Amino acid sequence: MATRTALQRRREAKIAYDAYLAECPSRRLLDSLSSKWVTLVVSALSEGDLRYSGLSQRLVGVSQKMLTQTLRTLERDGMITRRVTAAVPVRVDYSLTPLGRSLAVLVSQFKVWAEAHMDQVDRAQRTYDRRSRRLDSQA
Amino acid sequence: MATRTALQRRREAKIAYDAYLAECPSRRLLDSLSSKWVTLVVSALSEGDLRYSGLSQRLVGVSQKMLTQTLRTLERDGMITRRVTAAVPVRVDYSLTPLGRSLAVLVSQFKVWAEAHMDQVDRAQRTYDRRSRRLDSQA
DNA sequence: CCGTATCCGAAGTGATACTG
DNA sequence: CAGTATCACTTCGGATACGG
Repeated sequence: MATRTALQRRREAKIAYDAYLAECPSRRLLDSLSSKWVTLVVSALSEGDLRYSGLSQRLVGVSQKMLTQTLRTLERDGMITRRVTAAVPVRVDYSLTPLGRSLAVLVSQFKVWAEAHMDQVDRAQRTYDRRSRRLDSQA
Repeated sequence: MATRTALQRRREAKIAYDAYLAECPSRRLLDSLSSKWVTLVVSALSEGDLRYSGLSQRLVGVSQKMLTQTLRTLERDGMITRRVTAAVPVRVDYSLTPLGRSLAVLVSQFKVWAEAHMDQVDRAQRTYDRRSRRLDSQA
């Protein structure tokens, strides 16, 4: 049964890969950070603490669900702290931990790089798309 | 029709948000980079040019589909160049452009940061999970 | 060797309704 | 105010088969 063994081999490769992933620090962290809103939350908080409502105003377009999910993950990873003030109505403040602030440095570096190179990327994309269309019309 | 107008308002908000995204350089770039394999390809190529087969060996666990997709996106963004050598069988070499190399610097910075702080994140997660379990058992 | 095309299950995302 | 729970929808990613 060649089919079975081929499948089997891939399964094993995948398991080995997952184990490798679990042990690779940068990949695990990268996976957390690659989530759409993480960097936005971090850079929003790097300018000062914010309440839940403040964050949802600042991050235009975020849904309640994703904001909460992002905040929980960041809290679990030790990037932010969540402080509840018992009152009516309740008040919750979020702020960066030292770890979160050191991440914020990276994020802001990335922003600087992105803004500096965006035009190059734009040009590259236009060139690429023009060539693709030309090749298409030949076919 | 209150339902209709509420929905309408959200639609408009989403459109406005999308427009905002399209104009925000760092977000657009971040979205490309957050893809699972981009950073791995970049850091693999930063150590030297590679052929398609070389990349697929180095990036354990990547499927043909995702590797090709990632390479096309990176090529379109001007991060890598694709050089085809007509022969039998065909040979394709990938290498970083100057733009890609400047990105590779960021990626490697990130790797350094991740490896340096991974243990902190681990501890934070364990603490968080312990507390969550305690609160669960109270309920 | 280096892909493209297609199908399908899994995961991500958002809208909505409800709670302390 | 600051969430939780649920469901529908979309997108992603892998497996497979085929082409230059």
